[in-house]
Amino acid sequence: MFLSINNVIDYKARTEFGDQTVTKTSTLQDVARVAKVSTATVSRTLSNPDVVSESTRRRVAEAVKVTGYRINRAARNLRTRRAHSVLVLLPDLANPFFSTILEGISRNLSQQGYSMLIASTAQVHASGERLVDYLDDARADGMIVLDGGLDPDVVETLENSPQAKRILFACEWIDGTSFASVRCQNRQGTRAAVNHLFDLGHRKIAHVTGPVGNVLMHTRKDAFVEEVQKLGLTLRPEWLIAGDFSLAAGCLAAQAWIALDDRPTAVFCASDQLAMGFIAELSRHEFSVPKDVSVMGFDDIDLAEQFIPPLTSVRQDRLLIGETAAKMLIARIKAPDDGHLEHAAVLPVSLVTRESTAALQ
Amino acid sequence: MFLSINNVIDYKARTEFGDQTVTKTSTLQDVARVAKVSTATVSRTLSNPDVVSESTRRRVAEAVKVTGYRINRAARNLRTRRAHSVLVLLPDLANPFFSTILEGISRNLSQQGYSMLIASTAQVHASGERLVDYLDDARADGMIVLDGGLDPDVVETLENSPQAKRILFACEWIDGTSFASVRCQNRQGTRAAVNHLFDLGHRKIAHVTGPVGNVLMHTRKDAFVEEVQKLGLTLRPEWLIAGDFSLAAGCLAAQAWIALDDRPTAVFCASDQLAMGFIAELSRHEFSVPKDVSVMGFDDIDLAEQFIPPLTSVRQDRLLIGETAAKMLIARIKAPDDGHLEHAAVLPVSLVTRESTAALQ
DNA sequence: CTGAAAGCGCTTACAG
DNA sequence: CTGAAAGCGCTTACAG
Repeated sequence: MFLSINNVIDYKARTEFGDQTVTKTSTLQDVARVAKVSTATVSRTLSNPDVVSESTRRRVAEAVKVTGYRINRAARNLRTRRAHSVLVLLPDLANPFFSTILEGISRNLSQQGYSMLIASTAQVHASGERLVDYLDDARADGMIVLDGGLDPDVVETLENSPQAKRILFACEWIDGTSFASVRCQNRQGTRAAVNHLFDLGHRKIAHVTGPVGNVLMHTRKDAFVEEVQKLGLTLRPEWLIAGDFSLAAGCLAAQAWIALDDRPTAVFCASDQLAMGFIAELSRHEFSVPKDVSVMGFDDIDLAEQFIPPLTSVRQDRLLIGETAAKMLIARIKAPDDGHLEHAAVLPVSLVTRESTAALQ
Repeated sequence: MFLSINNVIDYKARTEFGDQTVTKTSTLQDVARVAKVSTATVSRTLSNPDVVSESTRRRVAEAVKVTGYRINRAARNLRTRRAHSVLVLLPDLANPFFSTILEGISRNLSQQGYSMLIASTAQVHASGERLVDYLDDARADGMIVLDGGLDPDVVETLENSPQAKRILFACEWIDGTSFASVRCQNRQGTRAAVNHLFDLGHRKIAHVTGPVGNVLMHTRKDAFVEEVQKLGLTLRPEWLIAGDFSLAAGCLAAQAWIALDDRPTAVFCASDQLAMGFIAELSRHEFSVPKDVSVMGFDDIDLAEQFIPPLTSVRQDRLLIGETAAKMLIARIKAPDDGHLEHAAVLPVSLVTRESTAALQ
């Protein structure tokens, strides 16, 4: 039987509207009619071809081609009680830090036949919806949360939900909760940073922190203090400069550094954006990096390499974080009661040495 | 009637599993039973409260609270033949240029009760799916495409689809097609850039272009050539330097500029990333911007302001682009045959003057 | 290996 | 203003 593309359109038009040339999407029914089998058989052929006979498979395949059949996902989702999609929750969509993580999540999800839904904490809040509704109303089967700063009552609702096992935190997490999570080696990264500066001869090292209350801020700050003390270095209170991961905070931190009587010769910033803002502001005040002060960041965002000077940083593999998060979450969605599910993954970081840090003169 | 949160759980448990303390999401049926009305009435009360009586409204509201009812979107989507979601297609998820646009799209969509699905061209391709399937299989009601570089056969499939009206291009577009689109004033922005450099006294102006084949690259390049000629300036062929919007291409372009005998005193780059790469590479070769050459970009990404030197650029309002795209698309989804639908929006740009450009010495 | 039938949870003419 | 009933397009025990 020879079938041109015209047959498809002719077929559809005839089936649904007699002579009118209006097309309508074919359904399983249409395929079944053409293949002369039941809809059950078509469904099986499509989702589990091994259980049907070779000849049935051929006829169904042919009928699918003739009718141009595409499965209706809304129908399948209703019947299987699965949305086949995952919600990724960001604190802020406009923050480029997350784009590579999204790429990793999306890659793994689409490979597994899941779609990726995106929302930001602020927007969900503003729309008056509850986060847990995404799970409760069958819009998403699970959730990857990239925001450790959720409101405590939102967190409580999520924890008490029967869906709690389908929620996974990535990058950030919330202490005292039992959600699954993926994160990087924040402590090890921080230690590597401090030791890198120490090895360059620096003995007065400052730290520009993330925002107060942020779990990464505290983890990195605590690790910083610990390591500096372990190395027997002096740490004056004003060498812990409060920031918030942003470029603007980096600028302010630079002003704080400039104002110090006894200036540290090296600064470890809790993010690359902080480090870039810090360096930018210094250069406006005629200070030069690394000549006057060594500065490094955390994350190794794409731009770090192109920055002037190229930025020394602690590299997080954001693609891997995303892929791991998706993989772990889908495993939980598929087998929520499997006792062997991985519950927390801690991914390696690496020190990337560039020109923004140098040996103490 | 006093109702504590415990009633909710008790209710659910009793209804579905007798004495067992297992919760199950309530359905319209459950609400109807509690409110002692039909499911039709519950449905109406929820979606169109004006048509039911005051007392019914109260009883249903009460029953919703008691049962903890959440609508099942898969069921509603199947019944209404609407996915209540929109697919946003990016060329590349890891590109931070798009994050603010996504923020704008998402804001408007969530306000209108739609979810945002995200995919990248490369991934859809890799997964063996067809783009049009997202529309055909009821996963999405429409599509915002941020990639003007789709394969011609993909474009043809989309154009010939009955769903073509539910596809909208943003930022980029494809010449010769009739898809709706949102874009910025690329020509005006380019003209403003050239005139800015001209007004600073520059007479030898180079242009680093985007990638060959890209519609923005050609639009901006053509506008550049036109304006330069209109101003009566010399334009040597080697002053049109081929790039591709990336940092790396900016570095290469800088090397090309350095190698010229007769170096232009100003360079208009087709993107901020190009300009940043250009400046970074120059500084590695001991050239200083704007002293040795004025450099400017296009887009005004967040980092432009923090760059060293702060970058002069043509500002696109990416939030507005996103919001406009979402608004136009949803209008089309809701009334596909309305003859008065806006078909193309061209949004204003503005010149942002910073320190990377200066008067010719 | 295959089919008849039930049902996922909604919405919406239709009738009253 | 309200209800009974049909049906959106699938999947999946169950029976053969």
